[in-house]
Amino acid sequence: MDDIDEQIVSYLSNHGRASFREVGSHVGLSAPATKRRVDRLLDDGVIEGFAALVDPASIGWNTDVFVSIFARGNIPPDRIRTAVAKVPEVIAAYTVTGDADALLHVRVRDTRHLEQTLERIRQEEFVAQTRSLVVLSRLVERGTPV
Amino acid sequence: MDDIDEQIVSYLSNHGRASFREVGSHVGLSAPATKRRVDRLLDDGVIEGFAALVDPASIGWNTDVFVSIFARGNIPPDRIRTAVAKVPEVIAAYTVTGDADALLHVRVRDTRHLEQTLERIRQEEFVAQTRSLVVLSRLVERGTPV
DNA sequence: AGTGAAACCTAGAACCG
DNA sequence: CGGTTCTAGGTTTCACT
Repeated sequence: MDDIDEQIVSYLSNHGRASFREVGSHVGLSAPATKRRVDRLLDDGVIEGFAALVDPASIGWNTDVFVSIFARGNIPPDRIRTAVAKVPEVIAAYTVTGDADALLHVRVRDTRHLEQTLERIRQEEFVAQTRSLVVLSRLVERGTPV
Repeated sequence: MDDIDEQIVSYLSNHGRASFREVGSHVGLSAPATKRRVDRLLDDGVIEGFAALVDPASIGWNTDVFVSIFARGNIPPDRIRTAVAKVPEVIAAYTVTGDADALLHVRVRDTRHLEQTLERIRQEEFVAQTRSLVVLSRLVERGTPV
């Protein structure tokens, strides 16, 4: 993981479909050399994959909610992970400091869909209480600054 | 935005570097037809771009924090947007219901870097108070379910 | 809207400094 | 590590349906 790797990662974070030649020209390497580095970065897990960035609203997913989870007793993080991984509407989940045990980022189509999703989350035995913060507007969303 | 478009978007969310031929074979279209649809989806803003998904920890960004912003008086969301857009460590920002006015997702290298970033955020005149929730572990992180 | 063909460019492997 | 070369395959435009 040297300086060139960082430049490659940075460039590919913003131009995920750029050709190796294009990436290489930005970091001063030939296309094959760039590809070898990208393959290694993928192998090492630095680059986890490639994705199209989709505007959720334009495909009908209009409601974002942050749900704080208050758990019964001491719950191992992996237990929470496996539980929320089964709910596709949970697009991110974290264990956090503070009064709550976990914070879920939930993305749903509408409030009816939110109700169903919250119901499903609350059915997990370890969930004692939930508190929802509805997102009014998404101001910024981007990747790690690198 | 028909059924095939949804399939294309769904496939590209998980295989951002797949060839048009490969995408087309999954949705029953030729490569040129697939490319035209993807170009249109980009034009229409449904697909905002393509990105490499980077594991932040492997490049030294080890600390995630959620920062609640309590604003002085009534602040228009755009004012908050322009303010936080200038801080690269803010990887996401939302206006939310509840007691806080905005919720920021901050990603930094370490706690020292966090201190600097919080200082910078607090310097905005409209920020009356902040409350930080430090992420202990990232359990799940993925895109819109589509 | 769609397909198929042609020109051009890229990917991926082999080989060499 | 890096570059160069080569072949297979992808991208993109065009004519046509």
